[in-house]
Amino acid sequence: MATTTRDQFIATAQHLFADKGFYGVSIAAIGAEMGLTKQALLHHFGSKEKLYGEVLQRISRELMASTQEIVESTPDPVGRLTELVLAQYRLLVSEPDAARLIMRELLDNEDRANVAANWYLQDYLETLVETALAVPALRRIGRARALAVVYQFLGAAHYFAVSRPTLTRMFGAATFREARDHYEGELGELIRRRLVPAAKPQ
Amino acid sequence: MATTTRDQFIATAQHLFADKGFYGVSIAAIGAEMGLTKQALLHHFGSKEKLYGEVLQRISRELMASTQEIVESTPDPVGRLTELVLAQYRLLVSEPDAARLIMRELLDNEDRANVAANWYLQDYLETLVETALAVPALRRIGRARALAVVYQFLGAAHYFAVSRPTLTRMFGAATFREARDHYEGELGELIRRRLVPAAKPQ
DNA sequence: CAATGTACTTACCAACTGGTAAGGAGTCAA
DNA sequence: TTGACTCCTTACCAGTTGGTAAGTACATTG
Repeated sequence: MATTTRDQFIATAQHLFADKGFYGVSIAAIGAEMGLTKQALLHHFGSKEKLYGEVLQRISRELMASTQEIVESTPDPVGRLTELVLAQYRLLVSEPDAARLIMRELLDNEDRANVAANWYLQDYLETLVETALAVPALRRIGRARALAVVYQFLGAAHYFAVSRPTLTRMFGAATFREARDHYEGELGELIRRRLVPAAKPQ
Repeated sequence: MATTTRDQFIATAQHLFADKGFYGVSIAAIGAEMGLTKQALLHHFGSKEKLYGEVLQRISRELMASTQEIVESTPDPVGRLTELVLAQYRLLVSEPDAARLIMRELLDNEDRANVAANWYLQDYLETLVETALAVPALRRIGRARALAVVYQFLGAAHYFAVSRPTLTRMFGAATFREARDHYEGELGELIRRRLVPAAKPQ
Protein backbone atom coordinates (compact mmCIF):
# COMPACT_ATOMS: atom_id res chain seq x y z
CA MET A 1 0.00 0.00 0.00
CA ALA A 2 3.03 2.23 0.34
CA THR A 3 2.79 3.27 -3.29
CA THR A 4 4.64 6.50 -3.77
CA THR A 5 3.15 9.43 -5.62
CA ARG A 6 5.63 8.69 -8.33
CA ASP A 7 4.37 5.14 -8.78
CA GLN A 8 0.81 6.37 -8.74
CA PHE A 9 1.66 8.77 -11.53
CA ILE A 10 3.03 5.94 -13.61
CA ALA A 11 -0.01 3.79 -13.00
CA THR A 12 -2.46 6.58 -13.75
CA ALA A 13 -0.55 7.60 -16.85
CA GLN A 14 -0.47 4.01 -18.08
CA HIS A 15 -4.22 3.80 -17.89
CA LEU A 16 -4.87 7.14 -19.55
CA PHE A 17 -2.26 6.67 -22.28
CA ALA A 18 -3.72 3.24 -23.03
CA ASP A 19 -7.15 4.79 -23.29
CA LYS A 20 -6.45 7.81 -25.45
CA GLY A 21 -2.90 7.58 -26.68
CA PHE A 22 0.06 9.86 -26.03
CA TYR A 23 -1.41 12.92 -27.70
CA GLY A 24 -4.88 12.31 -26.35
CA VAL A 25 -3.87 12.87 -22.74
CA SER A 26 -2.51 16.10 -21.32
CA ILE A 27 -0.21 16.14 -18.34
CA ALA A 28 -2.77 18.38 -16.66
CA ALA A 29 -5.36 15.62 -17.07
CA ILE A 30 -3.05 13.04 -15.52
CA GLY A 31 -2.41 15.34 -12.58
CA ALA A 32 -6.09 16.11 -12.16
CA GLU A 33 -6.93 12.40 -12.08
CA MET A 34 -4.83 12.21 -8.93
CA GLY A 35 -6.05 15.48 -7.47
CA LEU A 36 -2.76 17.19 -8.19
CA THR A 37 -1.55 19.80 -10.61
CA LYS A 38 0.49 19.10 -13.70
CA GLN A 39 3.50 20.66 -12.01
CA ALA A 40 3.55 17.86 -9.49
CA LEU A 41 3.98 15.56 -12.46
CA LEU A 42 6.69 17.72 -13.98
CA HIS A 43 8.44 17.80 -10.65
CA HIS A 44 8.71 14.01 -10.63
CA PHE A 45 9.40 13.29 -14.28
CA GLY A 46 10.65 16.46 -15.92
CA SER A 47 8.60 16.08 -19.06
CA LYS A 48 5.64 14.26 -20.54
CA GLU A 49 7.87 12.12 -22.74
CA LYS A 50 10.01 10.98 -19.85
CA LEU A 51 6.91 9.87 -17.96
CA TYR A 52 5.73 8.02 -21.03
CA GLY A 53 9.11 6.37 -21.32
CA GLU A 54 8.93 5.16 -17.74
CA VAL A 55 5.49 3.70 -18.29
CA LEU A 56 6.74 1.79 -21.30
CA GLN A 57 9.84 0.63 -19.52
CA ARG A 58 7.84 -0.77 -16.64
CA ILE A 59 5.59 -2.69 -19.02
CA SER A 60 8.55 -3.99 -20.98
CA ARG A 61 10.22 -5.32 -17.88
CA GLU A 62 7.07 -7.10 -16.81
CA LEU A 63 6.54 -8.74 -20.16
CA MET A 64 10.14 -9.79 -20.49
CA ALA A 65 10.33 -11.46 -17.11
CA SER A 66 8.15 -14.45 -17.94
CA THR A 67 9.99 -15.23 -21.17
CA GLN A 68 13.36 -16.03 -19.67
CA GLU A 69 11.80 -18.19 -17.02
CA ILE A 70 9.97 -20.35 -19.57
CA VAL A 71 13.00 -20.73 -21.79
CA GLU A 72 14.96 -22.08 -18.85
CA SER A 73 12.31 -24.43 -17.58
CA THR A 74 10.90 -25.91 -20.79
CA PRO A 75 13.39 -27.70 -23.02
CA ASP A 76 10.95 -29.31 -25.47
CA PRO A 77 10.57 -26.85 -28.37
CA VAL A 78 6.88 -27.49 -28.99
CA GLY A 79 6.03 -27.10 -25.32
CA ARG A 80 8.28 -24.09 -25.01
CA LEU A 81 6.85 -22.29 -28.00
CA THR A 82 3.30 -23.00 -26.89
CA GLU A 83 3.97 -21.86 -23.38
CA LEU A 84 5.81 -18.74 -24.53
CA VAL A 85 2.75 -17.63 -26.45
CA LEU A 86 0.18 -18.68 -23.86
CA ALA A 87 2.07 -17.02 -21.03
CA GLN A 88 2.31 -13.84 -23.05
CA TYR A 89 -1.38 -14.09 -23.78
CA ARG A 90 -2.19 -14.45 -20.09
CA LEU A 91 -0.09 -11.44 -19.23
CA LEU A 92 -1.61 -9.26 -21.93
CA VAL A 93 -5.16 -10.25 -21.02
CA SER A 94 -4.58 -9.69 -17.34
CA GLU A 95 -3.21 -6.23 -18.04
CA PRO A 96 -5.31 -4.81 -20.83
CA ASP A 97 -3.87 -1.34 -20.39
CA ALA A 98 -0.41 -2.67 -21.04
CA ALA A 99 -1.67 -4.62 -24.03
CA ARG A 100 -3.28 -1.55 -25.54
CA LEU A 101 -0.23 0.59 -24.95
CA ILE A 102 2.05 -1.90 -26.67
CA MET A 103 -0.38 -2.08 -29.56
CA ARG A 104 -0.27 1.69 -29.87
CA GLU A 105 3.49 1.53 -29.96
CA LEU A 106 3.24 -0.95 -32.77
CA LEU A 107 1.10 1.51 -34.68
CA ASP A 108 2.80 4.73 -33.92
CA ASN A 109 5.96 4.26 -35.83
CA GLU A 110 7.39 7.40 -34.33
CA ASP A 111 10.78 7.68 -32.80
CA ARG A 112 9.37 8.94 -29.50
CA ALA A 113 10.01 6.46 -26.70
CA ASN A 114 8.87 3.30 -28.43
CA VAL A 115 12.37 1.92 -28.28
CA ALA A 116 11.56 0.54 -24.86
CA ALA A 117 8.58 -1.47 -26.06
CA ASN A 118 10.38 -2.57 -29.19
CA TRP A 119 13.35 -3.89 -27.34
CA TYR A 120 11.08 -6.15 -25.41
CA LEU A 121 9.16 -7.18 -28.49
CA GLN A 122 12.30 -7.84 -30.48
CA ASP A 123 13.84 -10.04 -27.81
CA TYR A 124 10.59 -11.88 -27.43
CA LEU A 125 10.11 -12.43 -31.15
CA GLU A 126 13.70 -13.51 -31.56
CA THR A 127 13.13 -16.14 -28.89
CA LEU A 128 9.93 -17.30 -30.55
CA VAL A 129 11.61 -17.66 -33.94
CA GLU A 130 14.55 -19.58 -32.55
CA THR A 131 12.23 -21.92 -30.70
CA ALA A 132 10.07 -22.40 -33.78
CA LEU A 133 13.11 -23.41 -35.81
CA ALA A 134 13.79 -26.14 -33.28
CA VAL A 135 10.33 -27.63 -33.77
CA PRO A 136 10.61 -30.71 -36.01
CA ALA A 137 7.68 -29.74 -38.21
CA LEU A 138 9.18 -26.30 -38.84
CA ARG A 139 12.87 -27.12 -38.95
CA ARG A 140 13.46 -26.54 -42.66
CA ILE A 141 11.24 -23.52 -42.98
CA GLY A 142 13.72 -20.64 -42.76
CA ARG A 143 13.90 -17.69 -40.40
CA ALA A 144 11.57 -15.33 -42.21
CA ARG A 145 8.89 -17.94 -42.64
CA ALA A 146 9.22 -19.01 -39.02
CA LEU A 147 8.69 -15.36 -38.15
CA ALA A 148 5.47 -15.43 -40.14
CA VAL A 149 4.26 -18.50 -38.26
CA VAL A 150 5.00 -17.23 -34.76
CA TYR A 151 3.69 -13.79 -35.61
CA GLN A 152 0.32 -15.36 -36.29
CA PHE A 153 0.31 -16.84 -32.83
CA LEU A 154 1.25 -13.55 -31.27
CA GLY A 155 -1.31 -11.71 -33.35
CA ALA A 156 -4.06 -14.07 -32.27
CA ALA A 157 -3.08 -13.45 -28.65
CA HIS A 158 -2.43 -9.73 -28.65
CA TYR A 159 -5.37 -8.80 -30.84
CA PHE A 160 -7.84 -10.41 -28.49
CA ALA A 161 -6.18 -8.91 -25.43
CA VAL A 162 -6.95 -5.52 -26.85
CA SER A 163 -10.51 -6.11 -27.97
CA ARG A 164 -12.60 -6.37 -24.84
CA PRO A 165 -14.33 -2.99 -25.16
CA THR A 166 -15.22 -3.53 -28.79
CA LEU A 167 -16.30 -7.14 -28.47
CA THR A 168 -18.37 -6.38 -25.40
CA ARG A 169 -20.15 -3.59 -27.22
CA MET A 170 -20.77 -5.84 -30.21
CA PHE A 171 -21.74 -9.14 -28.65
CA GLY A 172 -22.62 -8.25 -25.07
CA ALA A 173 -20.76 -8.92 -21.86
CA ALA A 174 -21.99 -12.51 -21.48
CA THR A 175 -20.86 -13.68 -24.91
CA PHE A 176 -17.57 -11.91 -24.51
CA ARG A 177 -16.95 -13.54 -21.18
CA GLU A 178 -17.70 -16.95 -22.60
CA ALA A 179 -15.39 -16.35 -25.54
CA ARG A 180 -12.69 -15.17 -23.18
CA ASP A 181 -13.05 -18.25 -21.03
CA HIS A 182 -12.43 -20.43 -24.08
CA TYR A 183 -9.81 -18.26 -25.70
CA GLU A 184 -6.70 -19.60 -24.05
CA GLY A 185 -7.71 -23.19 -24.69
CA GLU A 186 -8.51 -22.43 -28.31
CA LEU A 187 -5.24 -20.59 -28.72
CA GLY A 188 -3.41 -23.62 -27.42
CA GLU A 189 -5.31 -25.79 -29.87
CA LEU A 190 -4.47 -23.49 -32.75
CA ILE A 191 -0.78 -23.60 -31.92
CA ARG A 192 -0.68 -27.32 -31.28
CA ARG A 193 -2.26 -28.10 -34.63
CA ARG A 194 0.15 -25.86 -36.45
CA LEU A 195 3.21 -27.40 -34.78
CA VAL A 196 2.29 -30.99 -35.50
CA PRO A 197 3.81 -32.66 -38.58
CA ALA A 198 1.66 -32.26 -41.69
CA ALA A 199 -1.04 -34.86 -42.20
CA LYS A 200 -0.44 -37.55 -44.79
CA PRO A 201 -0.74 -35.98 -48.29
CA GLN A 202 -4.48 -36.63 -48.53
CA MET B 1 -7.21 11.72 -61.90
CA ALA B 2 -10.19 13.99 -61.42
CA THR B 3 -9.88 13.67 -57.65
CA THR B 4 -11.65 16.54 -56.03
CA THR B 5 -10.09 18.56 -53.25
CA ARG B 6 -12.58 16.92 -50.94
CA ASP B 7 -11.39 13.43 -51.84
CA GLN B 8 -7.80 14.52 -51.47
CA PHE B 9 -8.58 15.75 -48.00
CA ILE B 10 -10.02 12.38 -47.07
CA ALA B 11 -7.03 10.53 -48.48
CA THR B 12 -4.52 12.81 -46.79
CA ALA B 13 -6.39 12.66 -43.51
CA GLN B 14 -6.54 8.88 -43.69
CA HIS B 15 -2.80 8.68 -43.99
CA LEU B 16 -2.08 11.14 -41.22
CA PHE B 17 -4.68 9.76 -38.83
CA ALA B 18 -3.30 6.28 -39.40
CA ASP B 19 0.18 7.54 -38.64
CA LYS B 20 -0.45 9.58 -35.53
CA GLY B 21 -3.99 9.00 -34.39
CA PHE B 22 -6.89 11.40 -34.14
CA TYR B 23 -5.35 13.63 -31.48
CA GLY B 24 -1.91 13.47 -33.01
CA VAL B 25 -2.92 15.34 -36.15
CA SER B 26 -4.19 18.90 -36.27
CA ILE B 27 -6.51 20.08 -38.99
CA ALA B 28 -3.92 22.72 -39.77
CA ALA B 29 -1.39 19.95 -40.44
CA ILE B 30 -3.76 18.16 -42.80
CA GLY B 31 -4.37 21.40 -44.67
CA ALA B 32 -0.68 22.22 -44.82
CA GLU B 33 0.08 18.76 -46.25
CA MET B 34 -2.04 19.79 -49.23
CA GLY B 35 -0.75 23.34 -49.43
CA LEU B 36 -3.99 24.73 -48.08
CA THR B 37 -5.12 26.29 -44.83
CA LYS B 38 -7.18 24.53 -42.22
CA GLN B 39 -10.16 26.69 -43.16
CA ALA B 40 -10.27 25.00 -46.52
CA LEU B 41 -10.75 21.77 -44.62
CA LEU B 42 -13.39 23.26 -42.37
CA HIS B 43 -15.15 24.60 -45.41
CA HIS B 44 -15.52 21.09 -46.81
CA PHE B 45 -16.20 19.11 -43.67
CA GLY B 46 -17.38 21.48 -40.97
CA SER B 47 -15.32 19.93 -38.22
CA LYS B 48 -12.40 17.62 -37.56
CA GLU B 49 -14.66 14.88 -36.26
CA LYS B 50 -16.83 14.90 -39.34
CA LEU B 51 -13.78 14.52 -41.54
CA TYR B 52 -12.63 11.65 -39.38
CA GLY B 53 -16.05 10.08 -39.68
CA GLU B 54 -15.91 10.26 -43.45
CA VAL B 55 -12.50 8.63 -43.51
CA LEU B 56 -13.80 5.78 -41.41
CA GLN B 57 -16.92 5.40 -43.45
CA ARG B 58 -14.96 5.12 -46.67
CA ILE B 59 -12.74 2.43 -45.19
CA SER B 60 -15.72 0.54 -43.81
CA ARG B 61 -17.41 0.48 -47.18
CA GLU B 62 -14.30 -0.84 -48.85
CA LEU B 63 -13.79 -3.61 -46.33
CA MET B 64 -17.41 -4.64 -46.40
CA ALA B 65 -17.62 -4.95 -50.15
CA SER B 66 -15.51 -8.10 -50.49
CA THR B 67 -17.37 -9.98 -47.76
CA GLN B 68 -20.77 -10.14 -49.43
CA GLU B 69 -19.22 -11.21 -52.69
CA ILE B 70 -17.43 -14.16 -51.11
CA VAL B 71 -20.49 -15.27 -49.17
CA GLU B 72 -22.45 -15.44 -52.40
CA SER B 73 -19.83 -17.20 -54.46
CA THR B 74 -18.47 -19.77 -51.99
CA PRO B 75 -21.00 -22.21 -50.56
CA ASP B 76 -18.60 -24.63 -48.86
CA PRO B 77 -18.16 -23.39 -45.28
CA VAL B 78 -14.49 -24.29 -44.95
CA GLY B 79 -13.65 -22.60 -48.23
CA ARG B 80 -15.84 -19.65 -47.42
CA LEU B 81 -14.37 -19.08 -43.97
CA THR B 82 -10.84 -19.43 -45.29
CA GLU B 83 -11.48 -17.06 -48.14
CA LEU B 84 -13.26 -14.54 -45.93
CA VAL B 85 -10.19 -14.26 -43.75
CA LEU B 86 -7.64 -14.34 -46.56
CA ALA B 87 -9.49 -11.74 -48.59
CA GLN B 88 -9.68 -9.50 -45.55
CA TYR B 89 -5.98 -10.08 -44.96
CA ARG B 90 -5.17 -9.10 -48.54
CA LEU B 91 -7.21 -5.93 -48.24
CA LEU B 92 -5.67 -4.91 -44.94
CA VAL B 93 -2.15 -5.57 -46.17
CA SER B 94 -2.70 -3.69 -49.40
CA GLU B 95 -4.01 -0.71 -47.47
CA PRO B 96 -1.88 -0.43 -44.38
CA ASP B 97 -3.26 2.98 -43.52
CA ALA B 98 -6.75 1.57 -43.36
CA ALA B 99 -5.53 -1.37 -41.31
CA ARG B 100 -3.84 0.90 -38.80
CA LEU B 101 -6.85 3.16 -38.51
CA ILE B 102 -9.19 0.27 -37.81
CA MET B 103 -6.78 -1.00 -35.21
CA ARG B 104 -6.81 2.40 -33.56
CA GLU B 105 -10.57 2.29 -33.49
CA LEU B 106 -10.38 -1.04 -31.78
CA LEU B 107 -8.19 0.53 -29.12
CA ASP B 108 -9.84 3.86 -28.65
CA ASN B 109 -13.02 2.75 -26.99
CA GLU B 110 -14.38 6.26 -27.26
CA ASP B 111 -17.73 7.17 -28.57
CA ARG B 112 -16.30 9.49 -31.19
CA ALA B 113 -16.98 8.22 -34.69
CA ASN B 114 -15.91 4.63 -34.26
CA VAL B 115 -19.44 3.46 -34.87
CA ALA B 116 -18.66 3.41 -38.56
CA ALA B 117 -15.73 1.05 -38.20
CA ASN B 118 -17.55 -1.10 -35.68
CA TRP B 119 -20.55 -1.58 -37.88
CA TYR B 120 -18.30 -3.04 -40.50
CA LEU B 121 -16.41 -5.15 -38.02
CA GLN B 122 -19.57 -6.44 -36.40
CA ASP B 123 -21.14 -7.48 -39.69
CA TYR B 124 -17.92 -9.12 -40.72
CA LEU B 125 -17.47 -10.99 -37.44
CA GLU B 126 -21.08 -12.08 -37.45
CA THR B 127 -20.54 -13.57 -40.90
CA LEU B 128 -17.37 -15.31 -39.78
CA VAL B 129 -19.06 -16.84 -36.75
CA GLU B 130 -22.03 -18.08 -38.75
CA THR B 131 -19.76 -19.63 -41.30
CA ALA B 132 -17.61 -21.22 -38.63
CA LEU B 133 -20.67 -22.85 -37.07
CA ALA B 134 -21.40 -24.45 -40.44
CA VAL B 135 -17.97 -26.08 -40.53
CA PRO B 136 -18.30 -29.76 -39.56
CA ALA B 137 -15.36 -29.71 -37.16
CA LEU B 138 -16.80 -26.72 -35.32
CA ARG B 139 -20.50 -27.44 -35.51
CA ARG B 140 -21.09 -28.23 -31.85
CA ILE B 141 -18.82 -25.58 -30.46
CA GLY B 142 -21.24 -22.75 -29.59
CA ARG B 143 -21.37 -19.17 -30.73
CA ALA B 144 -19.01 -17.66 -28.19
CA ARG B 145 -16.39 -20.30 -28.76
CA ALA B 146 -16.71 -19.97 -32.51
CA LEU B 147 -16.11 -16.27 -32.01
CA ALA B 148 -12.91 -17.12 -30.18
CA VAL B 149 -11.75 -19.31 -33.05
CA VAL B 150 -12.45 -16.85 -35.86
CA TYR B 151 -11.08 -13.98 -33.82
CA GLN B 152 -7.76 -15.76 -33.77
CA PHE B 153 -7.75 -15.88 -37.53
CA LEU B 154 -8.63 -12.22 -37.78
CA GLY B 155 -6.04 -11.33 -35.19
CA ALA B 156 -3.34 -13.18 -37.06
CA ALA B 157 -4.29 -11.27 -40.21
CA HIS B 158 -4.87 -7.79 -38.85
CA TYR B 159 -1.91 -7.78 -36.49
CA PHE B 160 0.53 -8.47 -39.26
CA ALA B 161 -1.10 -5.94 -41.57
CA VAL B 162 -0.25 -3.31 -39.01
CA SER B 163 3.29 -4.31 -38.21
CA ARG B 164 5.37 -3.47 -41.24
CA PRO B 165 7.16 -0.48 -39.71
CA THR B 166 8.04 -2.30 -36.53
CA LEU B 167 9.05 -5.58 -38.14
CA THR B 168 11.14 -3.80 -40.72
CA ARG B 169 12.97 -1.90 -38.02
CA MET B 170 13.54 -5.10 -36.06
CA PHE B 171 14.46 -7.61 -38.72
CA GLY B 172 15.38 -5.51 -41.72
CA ALA B 173 13.51 -4.92 -44.95
CA ALA B 174 14.68 -8.14 -46.59
CA THR B 175 13.51 -10.46 -43.83
CA PHE B 176 10.26 -8.62 -43.55
CA ARG B 177 9.61 -8.90 -47.26
CA GLU B 178 10.30 -12.62 -47.18
CA ALA B 179 7.99 -13.08 -44.21
CA ARG B 180 5.30 -11.06 -45.97
CA ASP B 181 5.63 -13.17 -49.08
CA HIS B 182 4.95 -16.29 -47.04
CA TYR B 183 2.36 -14.82 -44.74
CA GLU B 184 -0.77 -15.40 -46.74
CA GLY B 185 0.19 -19.00 -47.45
CA GLU B 186 0.98 -19.61 -43.81
CA LEU B 187 -2.25 -17.98 -42.74
CA GLY B 188 -4.15 -20.30 -45.05
CA GLU B 189 -2.29 -23.26 -43.57
CA LEU B 190 -3.10 -22.14 -40.05
CA ILE B 191 -6.79 -21.87 -40.83
CA ARG B 192 -6.96 -25.11 -42.78
CA ARG B 193 -5.40 -27.09 -39.96
CA ARG B 194 -7.77 -25.60 -37.43
CA LEU B 195 -10.87 -26.38 -39.53
CA VAL B 196 -10.00 -29.98 -40.18
CA PRO B 197 -11.56 -32.63 -37.91
CA ALA B 198 -9.41 -33.41 -34.89
CA ALA B 199 -6.74 -36.06 -35.39
CA LYS B 200 -7.32 -39.48 -33.92
CA PRO B 201 -6.93 -39.25 -30.11
CA GLN B 202 -3.15 -39.63 -30.17
C1' DC C 1 -24.30 42.75 -66.14
C1' DA C 2 -26.00 41.45 -61.78
C1' DA C 3 -26.73 37.56 -58.72
C1' DT C 4 -25.61 33.42 -56.70
C1' DG C 5 -22.66 29.85 -55.20
C1' DT C 6 -18.31 27.52 -54.54
C1' DA C 7 -13.69 27.38 -52.97
C1' DC C 8 -10.83 29.37 -50.58
C1' DT C 9 -8.35 33.30 -47.76
C1' DT C 10 -6.95 36.41 -43.62
C1' DA C 11 -8.15 37.86 -39.15
C1' DC C 12 -9.45 36.60 -34.92
C1' DC C 13 -10.90 33.93 -30.72
C1' DA C 14 -11.01 31.48 -26.20
C1' DA C 15 -9.26 27.38 -24.49
C1' DC C 16 -5.63 24.46 -23.91
C1' DT C 17 -0.75 22.60 -24.78
C1' DG C 18 3.95 21.46 -22.46
C1' DG C 19 7.11 23.85 -19.87
C1' DT C 20 9.72 27.61 -16.80
C1' DA C 21 10.22 30.38 -12.60
C1' DA C 22 9.59 31.18 -8.17
C1' DG C 23 7.87 30.32 -3.85
C1' DG C 24 5.34 27.96 0.15
C1' DA C 25 4.90 24.14 3.53
C1' DG C 26 6.84 20.38 5.70
C1' DT C 27 10.69 17.34 7.26
C1' DC C 28 15.18 16.44 8.70
C1' DA C 29 19.92 17.19 10.14
C1' DA C 30 23.64 20.30 12.08
C1' DT D 1 17.21 28.11 14.52
C1' DT D 2 19.15 27.79 10.50
C1' DG D 3 19.83 25.75 6.11
C1' DA D 4 18.89 22.39 2.83
C1' DC D 5 15.89 19.18 0.64
C1' DT D 6 11.49 17.17 -1.05
C1' DC D 7 6.95 17.84 -2.68
C1' DC D 8 3.97 20.52 -4.26
C1' DT D 9 1.68 25.14 -5.37
C1' DT D 10 0.40 29.64 -8.04
C1' DA D 11 1.77 32.62 -11.68
C1' DC D 12 3.08 32.98 -16.06
C1' DC D 13 4.67 31.98 -20.89
C1' DA D 14 4.67 31.40 -25.98
C1' DG D 15 2.76 28.33 -29.15
C1' DT D 16 -1.02 25.48 -30.79
C1' DT D 17 -5.69 23.73 -30.73
C1' DG D 18 -10.48 23.56 -33.13
C1' DG D 19 -13.63 26.79 -34.66
C1' DT D 20 -16.19 31.48 -36.09
C1' DA D 21 -16.69 35.60 -38.93
C1' DA D 22 -15.99 38.00 -42.73
C1' DG D 23 -14.26 38.67 -46.96
C1' DT D 24 -11.88 37.71 -51.75
C1' DA D 25 -11.45 35.43 -56.25
C1' DC D 26 -13.69 33.06 -59.63
C1' DA D 27 -17.26 30.47 -62.25
C1' DT D 28 -21.93 29.63 -63.45
C1' DT D 29 -26.33 31.17 -64.32
C1' DG D 30 -30.27 34.52 -64.96
